[in-house]
Amino acid sequence: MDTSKLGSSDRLLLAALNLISERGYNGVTTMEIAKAAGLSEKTLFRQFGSKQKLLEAAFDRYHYAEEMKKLFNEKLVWKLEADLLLVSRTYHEIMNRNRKIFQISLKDEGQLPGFRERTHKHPHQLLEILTNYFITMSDKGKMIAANPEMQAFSFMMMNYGAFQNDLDSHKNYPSISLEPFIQESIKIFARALRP
Amino acid sequence: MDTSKLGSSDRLLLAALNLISERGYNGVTTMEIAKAAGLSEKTLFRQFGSKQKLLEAAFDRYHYAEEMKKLFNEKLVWKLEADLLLVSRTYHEIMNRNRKIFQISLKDEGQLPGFRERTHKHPHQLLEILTNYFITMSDKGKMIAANPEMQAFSFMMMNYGAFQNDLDSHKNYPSISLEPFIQESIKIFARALRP
DNA sequence: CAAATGTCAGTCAGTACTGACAGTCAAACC
DNA sequence: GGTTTGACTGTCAGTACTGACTGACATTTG
Repeated sequence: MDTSKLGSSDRLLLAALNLISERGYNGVTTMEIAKAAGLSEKTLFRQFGSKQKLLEAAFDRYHYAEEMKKLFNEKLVWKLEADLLLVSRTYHEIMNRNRKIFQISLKDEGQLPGFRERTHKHPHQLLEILTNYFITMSDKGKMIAANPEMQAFSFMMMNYGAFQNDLDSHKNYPSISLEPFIQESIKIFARALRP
Repeated sequence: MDTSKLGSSDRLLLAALNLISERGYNGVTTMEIAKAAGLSEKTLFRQFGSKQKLLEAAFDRYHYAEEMKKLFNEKLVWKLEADLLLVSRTYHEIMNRNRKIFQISLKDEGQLPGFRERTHKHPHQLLEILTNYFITMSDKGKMIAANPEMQAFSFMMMNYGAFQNDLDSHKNYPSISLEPFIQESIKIFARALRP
C-alpha cells in the first residue's frame, strides 16, 4: 500500500495496524511503528500520547461497521442457493475488511477491553439474520423444518473456519482458494435443506 | 487443576502453558510463571535455562501426538452418519487436548519456529483421511460422487470454526454447547451427501 | 550428605515516554 | 516582496522502569 500521500497520523495508524496484527501488541515497539510510518517516534507520541491510545485510535478509525439489516431485507430473493451465496459473500467481505483488526483481537485479547465484542458484532448479526431467514423459509415450505438455529450456526461456523484458515496460510488478500469452497459449501447446504 | 503433587519441572511447564496461552508469550513474565507454579524464578532458570526453552519443553511434553491412521482403518463402519460422528469426535478430542498449545501457536506464531506446522499436522491428517473416505464411499455407491476434496474440506472447516468459537466464548473445558452442534452438522452433511 | 530450592543483590538490554531545542514550510501580514 | 508566525516535524539526550538472566550463599528435604 502506498501511504506516502497520507497524513502522518494515518500513516502511523496503518503502520501500527500492520505490525501489531502480525507480531502482537507486545511484539512491536513504538520505535518500529514510527520507522515503518517514515516518521519519528516523537511524532507518534505527540499525536497519540501513548502506545495504547494509538492502537485504540487505529481500531476506531479502521473498523468498518456499517449496518447490515436493512441491506438484507432488500437483497434476499428467497431462493436458497442465491441467498446463501449472499450471506457467504457478505460474511467474508466483512471479515476480510477487518482482517487485521480481527487478528489483533485474537492475539491481544487481554490487552484491549471490549475489543472482542466489537469485532464479533457483525458476525453475530449475520447469524441472527440467517436464523430468521431459515425460519421464514421453512414457513414458506421452501426448506425442511428442523432446528434452524443450529443449521444457521453450522453454516456460519463453516465460514468462520474457512476464514481463519485463510488467515494463516496465505497471508495476503486474494481469497482465491476461498471461492471454490464457498461454491461447494453452498451446494452442500442447499442439498441438505431442500424440502 | 491440582498441581501440588507434581514435580517442580512439570508445575513450571503447566504454569507456562496456562499463562502464555491466555496472555501470549510476551504478555507473561518469568517471574509470574514461577509464582504461579509456586516456585522461585531462579528454579525456572535452573531447570530450563531460558524462557524460550521453557516454552519449547512445554510444547514437547504436552503436545499429544499419537498416530491416527491405523486407528481409523479399524473403526470405520462405512455408514455415513456413524463415520462422520467418529471424525468429528476425534477432531474435537485432538483439538481440545492441545487446546492451550494451539492458542499459543495462534498468538505467538512469530515467536516459535515451526510451531504452526506441528499443531496443524493432525487436523491435516484427518482431512486426508476424510477425503479418501468420501472417495471410497462414492465408489461403493453409498454417497453422491462429486468433489470429495471440497466436501471434506467444508466438513473440517465447519468443525474448525466451531472449535475456535469454543475457544473464545466459554474459556473452560466442557464442550457442552458443542454436542448439539456436532449432531446437527452431521445430519446436514449426511443429508447432503446421501445418493 | 547431597540434591534441589530459596533469597537477594545485581547486571544488562530494551522500551515507553519526556524535555529542550532546531528546522521546515505555508499562510498571513506589513 | 519580504518578514513573521504557527503548526508540524526531527534530533538527541535522558529518565524511569521492566524483564530476562546470573552468581554467591543459605536453607530445606529426603
